[in-house]
Amino acid sequence: MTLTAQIKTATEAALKSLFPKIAIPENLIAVNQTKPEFIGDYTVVLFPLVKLLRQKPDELGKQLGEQLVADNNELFASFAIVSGFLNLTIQDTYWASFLLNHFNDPHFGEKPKKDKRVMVEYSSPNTNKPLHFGHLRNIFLGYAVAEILKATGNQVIKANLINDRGIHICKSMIAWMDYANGATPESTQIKGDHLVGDYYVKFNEVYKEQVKTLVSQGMEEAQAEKEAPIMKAAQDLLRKWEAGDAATYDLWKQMNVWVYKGFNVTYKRMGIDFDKFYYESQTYLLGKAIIEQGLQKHVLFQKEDGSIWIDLSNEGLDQKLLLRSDGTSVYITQDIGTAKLKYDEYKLDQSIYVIGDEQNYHMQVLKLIMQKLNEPSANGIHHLSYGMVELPSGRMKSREGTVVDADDMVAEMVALAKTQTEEAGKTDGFSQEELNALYEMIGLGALKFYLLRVDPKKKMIFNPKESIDLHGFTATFIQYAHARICSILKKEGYEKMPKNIRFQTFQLTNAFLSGEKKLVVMLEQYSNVLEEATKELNPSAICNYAFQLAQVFNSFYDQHSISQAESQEKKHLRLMLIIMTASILRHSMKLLGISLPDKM
RNA sequence: GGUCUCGUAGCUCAGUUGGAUAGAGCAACAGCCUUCUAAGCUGUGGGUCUCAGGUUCGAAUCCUGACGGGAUCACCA
Repeated sequence: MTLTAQIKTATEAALKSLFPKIAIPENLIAVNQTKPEFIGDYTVVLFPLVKLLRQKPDELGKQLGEQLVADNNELFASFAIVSGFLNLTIQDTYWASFLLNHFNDPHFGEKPKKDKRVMVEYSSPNTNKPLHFGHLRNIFLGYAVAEILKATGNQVIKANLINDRGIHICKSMIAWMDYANGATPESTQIKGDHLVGDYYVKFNEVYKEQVKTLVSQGMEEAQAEKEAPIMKAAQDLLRKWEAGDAATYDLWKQMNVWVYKGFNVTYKRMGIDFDKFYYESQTYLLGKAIIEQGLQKHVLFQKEDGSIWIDLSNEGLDQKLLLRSDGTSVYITQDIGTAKLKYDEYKLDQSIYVIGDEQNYHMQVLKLIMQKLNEPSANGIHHLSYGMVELPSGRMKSREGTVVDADDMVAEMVALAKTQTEEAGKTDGFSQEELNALYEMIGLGALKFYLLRVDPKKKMIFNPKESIDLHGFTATFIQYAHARICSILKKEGYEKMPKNIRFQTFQLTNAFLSGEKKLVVMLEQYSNVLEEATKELNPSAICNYAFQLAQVFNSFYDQHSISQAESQEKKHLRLMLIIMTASILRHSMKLLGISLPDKM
């Protein structure tokens, strides 16, 4: 049980014995950390209880404080009342035994395994263009959320739904057929996803030009957008594809393989993995079948032109197209199929979709459709909606070419790590291979942290002209704190000591100093933070915590020497503190996919 | 226009179910390497929490309205 939980329980018990006749709702008991300007570690807020118990705050505080200390003298050392707040000081011996019990536990903060099965779908790229900076937020967020859920005991399946079919890929295909002269990744030495993306951009250039020409010939713009020959060719290609045309299918397959190879290089470099791949091309037919059934059950309806719709006007939404009049499927068609497939394969309790907030409406519709169709998968659908990454000039759009490419960004960050390491003169004692690994660790860490440290719900603005910092609230700061700890431990010969024997004789005789206390209080908080991050599906809580912990450690490091500690007792206490600090830093960063070096 | 969402220091962001004098980082300025890694530490300056009402012992936080951003409402994905 965490300390806050213990204090809450103790407070409930104390109130019960003080006021046996009054039932006190649990939510009235608020336990917070005591503000640094007051004496104490944890605070019980008295105001919420005042009315119910008909007591003056300070009198209630005195009674409650006395009762708490008397009943729990192993936990509380003393109490003080400051204008309606009951500040409790925790016994140093409590902290000492906390450290002895946990300092060497690499799984501290984790929760026991549960039966709950959760799928986290993230990345889910289109196969017509390479990944860009905005996709990275999705990928890192999904990965981190999956890892966090695992750490808190869930059975997690990481899924990637490849949007491998649809008009978008046909656009790249048409442009490739018309303009590529058979160019391949091999012949051009261009990474496959980039090559295919180039032709997506090409399509849009040609399309724009054709629309312009038609408009200049007197056609309405809306009409011209439909009539542009290259657009009609793309639509034609989509119909041929859905009809199973062999040549179309072969080209489609070929181009997708190029893209997958490219994506895999990117995923691998970033340390991103998946347990399960779904392909839209394999789920859209299932979606169509479900829609067909829905039509027979009259949950859906068909218009005269043959298109199939659902009416959600009773839910405050409007009518939504599920299948085009020419019988081809739209985006949501395959979503319906995939949702069912996921559920049937894994009997999921929850299915989390990491998708941008631009699709809030779409996801709301999907859930409603599944509910109306009486699909058991419906209730588990959860849209983890995150804000877009924008440039100072506005949104990133692949089709306009206004994107920061993911591969370029990674390369830039790694190069930045190299430059700054060299400038700081910190390359001594590393082999070239070790240095390269270090630069990857620092560059990628900074990038991941940068995208994860902000509340996922909020959109963020990224200015490519200002490089991502390696100082302050960054992964580098945390990596550095970790390297410092490793350096001390190495100096103290910790690695060679049998781990569990070393502190067995530890006895606390001196009070904790302020820096030591701050650090141990931070350490104890970790499980609360993990729980919070799980509840909110929010990795930024972990970023904030890890940074704060590193900050408190750095401050501690400045104040207190380990190798020159005042006594053997202090040395052991501080060793336990920093061993646990390093362990939690490693654990928390691992959840975000960030590794920490032993030296840097 | 309907729906949703955001508005906190010059910039980027924290701020738990409403709790004490609203906090970090960056940028600026001033200190600290003979002592476990200065990618660090210590300090200074910087705020009408968009505005106006309301609820409350107590509001950045909850409610209403206004103003200002953004998303969405496609036979695009």
